[in-house]
Amino acid sequence: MHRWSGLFIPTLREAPADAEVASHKFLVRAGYIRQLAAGIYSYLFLGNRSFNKITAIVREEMDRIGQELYLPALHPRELWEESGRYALMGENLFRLKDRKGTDMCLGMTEEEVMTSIALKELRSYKQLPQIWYQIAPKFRDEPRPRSGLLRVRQFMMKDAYSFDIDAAGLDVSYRKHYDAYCAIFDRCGLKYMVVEADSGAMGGKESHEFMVRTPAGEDQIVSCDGCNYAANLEKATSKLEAWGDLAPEGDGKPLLVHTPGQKTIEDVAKFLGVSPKNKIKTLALMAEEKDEKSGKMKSRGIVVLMRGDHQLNEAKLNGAVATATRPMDEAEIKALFKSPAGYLGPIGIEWARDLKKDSDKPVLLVDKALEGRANLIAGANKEDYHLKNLTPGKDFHPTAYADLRAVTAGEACLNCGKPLRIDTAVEIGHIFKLGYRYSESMGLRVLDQNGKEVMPIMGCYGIGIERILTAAVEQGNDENGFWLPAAIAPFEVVVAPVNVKDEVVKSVAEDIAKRLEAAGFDVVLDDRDERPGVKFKDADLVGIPFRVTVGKKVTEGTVEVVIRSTREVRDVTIAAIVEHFQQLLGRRG
RNA sequence: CGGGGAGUGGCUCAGCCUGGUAGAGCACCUGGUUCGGGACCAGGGGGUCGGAGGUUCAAAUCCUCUCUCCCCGACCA
Repeated sequence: MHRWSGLFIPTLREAPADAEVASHKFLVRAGYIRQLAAGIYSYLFLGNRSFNKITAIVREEMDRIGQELYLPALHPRELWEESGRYALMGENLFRLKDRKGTDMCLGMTEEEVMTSIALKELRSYKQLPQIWYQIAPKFRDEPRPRSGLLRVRQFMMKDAYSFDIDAAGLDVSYRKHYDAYCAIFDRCGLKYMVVEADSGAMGGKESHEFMVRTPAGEDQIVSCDGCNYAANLEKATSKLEAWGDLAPEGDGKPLLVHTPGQKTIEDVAKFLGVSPKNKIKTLALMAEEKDEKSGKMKSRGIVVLMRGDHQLNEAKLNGAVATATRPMDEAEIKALFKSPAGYLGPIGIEWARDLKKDSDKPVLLVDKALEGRANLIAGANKEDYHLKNLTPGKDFHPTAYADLRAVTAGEACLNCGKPLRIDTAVEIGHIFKLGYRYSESMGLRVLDQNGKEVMPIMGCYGIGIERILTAAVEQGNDENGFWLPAAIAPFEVVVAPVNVKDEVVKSVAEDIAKRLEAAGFDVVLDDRDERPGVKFKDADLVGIPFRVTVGKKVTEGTVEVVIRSTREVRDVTIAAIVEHFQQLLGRRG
């Protein structure tokens, strides 16, 4: 039996000064974790115990659909060169040299290793499908680790990879993971939601994220209370309300208007007596991209037009141009537009006709909300002047139209028209149809029924183990501490004798703890010679969902059972304590 | 990488501006009194003040450099 007096549970009265979010404060105070360096944490007794319960659940559910492997974290550089990611990953990849000077790195994900095994071993369609997973540490040199366990540089991940003969097979593997993840998070007692996720630059591939709503999260999710629509903000769309175009003025050709000192959208709209919805917002950006032929880095202007009241969604933009962008500096703006910021517009510049072709010319991306609009107002590329009567496609020719608009809360759902909400959330799992990316780059092939070489299609699937714990703490805490769902708590029940010097109290507590343990409950007996207040405070702090208080009422044959989450207290007879918990936890001994 | 903040016993912090050789609360150890929501009394242990260099008779305090950590941003399979 676990006796608190002999355990290492270093609880703190005060949270460390550098902790901001609830889960960070409480996990440190409760003695679950200690920090070693930025984004690197040690798990102490309680933390590890909870951790083990989570991994056991993950393992059990994953074993239903796949096979567990264990792969090295230390990788040779060559492996990552093969997939092309050694350069791509940049500084997020931990790099080191061995004693011979050979370049190595620490795995931040294991597509390469898994694929290398597959390509060496898989020969025939008869060996497919395969689902391989592991629960193993991952290393990422994050630019900014933060929020305790929420974003760290070393963490435990359940990562799984599927190999199928065709897209229909991948659909099945994907679905299996979707269902397994739901089972895992259900069992962990999390209130989560599944959202459509950004499928990245390639597009067309399915991806879902499993999210837990919490203000501590780093992701924004858009969801609809009216239907089941839910998506990451990076991916979300909404229905636009119709907005009337202005009537053409004069002969309908672009018309120069004097707008002295009017630089912002709001100022110009007010000055001209129109709505920002009839205005074009011009965003000047630069993309640093690699020239296909010379291999040198070169920058290219990316100009984005949005409706005046809309905001750019950077993830969508990055997807559209398949590269990262940054705002143009003053000199770059001057060079392209020949005008100071505040009066920028699309007229008078030769735009690339195609994203791939004309790579020497700047790109003009126009948000879909402007497609089909007419007689808009934009900057004239001349200080103190704007242009009226601008119609996309007629007065200027976009390189491409794209959905670039950030959804804002309250906009109508595309499916059902009800207003959308936006919440912050933490991502606890992500499933992704990889397609042929690694099969292709690393040369994975098997023979099909006709003896012909085909590329297997892959999927990858990840769960952040510590994020399950973090999300659970964020989901259930108050000023005194937190409570975990019984399935992932370090102990299910703490038995707290109010005074261990009272022999009757002490022996009843011992007896109850023993009987609960014998019935299969995970119990810790707080046998410390401490005042009751200390024991109650600690019990409330450390995440154990149930407490049995053994005190004065033993003389009447009862003890108290306290439910941490609701603070509900109930007198239970000593004799019936095991049955009581069997009912509470829905379990038969 | 840009901006901001912080490093002083295990934890939370004061002292720094105005240099004079380190303090409080909690935690810990011993003894006693207590015992249903972080007790009280008495005694005690523990700190090269993140590091290096400089100024000075004298540096936690002033100056320079550096390391680390936190927050915002950029970034983020």
